[in-house]
Amino acid sequence: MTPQRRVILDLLREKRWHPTAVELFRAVRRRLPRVSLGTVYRNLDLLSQAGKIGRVDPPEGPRRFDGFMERHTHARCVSCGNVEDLEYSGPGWTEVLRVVTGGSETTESGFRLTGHRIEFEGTCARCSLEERAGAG
Amino acid sequence: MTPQRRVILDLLREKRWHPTAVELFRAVRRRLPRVSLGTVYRNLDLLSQAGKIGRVDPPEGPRRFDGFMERHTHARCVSCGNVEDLEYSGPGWTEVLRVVTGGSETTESGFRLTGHRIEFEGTCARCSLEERAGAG
DNA sequence: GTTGGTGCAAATAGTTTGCAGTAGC
DNA sequence: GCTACTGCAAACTATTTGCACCAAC
Repeated sequence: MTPQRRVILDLLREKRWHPTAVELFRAVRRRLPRVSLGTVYRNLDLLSQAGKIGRVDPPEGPRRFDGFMERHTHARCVSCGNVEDLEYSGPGWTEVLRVVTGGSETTESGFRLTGHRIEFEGTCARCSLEERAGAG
Repeated sequence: MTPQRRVILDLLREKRWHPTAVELFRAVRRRLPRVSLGTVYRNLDLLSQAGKIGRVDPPEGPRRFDGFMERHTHARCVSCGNVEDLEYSGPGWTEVLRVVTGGSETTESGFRLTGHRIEFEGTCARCSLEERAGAG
């Protein structure tokens, strides 16, 4: 646990915020003026791999596009990144949450909820096969 | 509707796939060899603004980090990009879907579901205020 | 002849990586 | 003297943008 890593972790835990790497970099630099952005990225990576911090919404890779507009859901393969459609189009999560929050669309903090984004993760058929082939 | 835009739309609708801009660019180039990547991006943007195509998982901006590891959910402000925590930690969507798929963890196509990612969208208190101030 | 669209290339944003130097055991 | 880590800068990936040209009305 180097001083740099310590400061990063402390800052992330001091309050509930969700800084970007660059925002965090600026905050760290106030305490350790010679820190570099690369170090911040490296430590964020190490810390999240160690399960000490979380990342908001980590779908990686480029954006993907979809020619079909009927309501459906996506499943992204964590191995190859490809996206498949899922048939499910039941009640949306926003509706579920609205029930949970007593029918309100606004949270205590004044955040007005208008939608949600959901994506499933897993391993596609092809990658499942390859995994099995590779393992044994 | 230029030839380029036509080909992009056709390709996206020919089958259920979810190409990246670059994958699509390669496919378009097979039909229109002189097309440029910039044109593909511009048309993808126009088509999705027109509601003719969809985008998979479009949270924009840089990745954000989180120092708190208790189970919770995030709400992202579509105006300023900031992320807030939501108290909700009810049944996960994976569990819901598992019920929907009859308890199975694998879809018909052989996709093995292992998790999900969910994020709420809306407007935070500060941006709601500013909107109202700007409008009135 | 103006409008919107294009190809090309350069710019931008976010992130990762190569490298030489360093702090702590 | 290893080892893990650092600062710095360059590289890389995905996307956007400036610009001169072009096609259609």
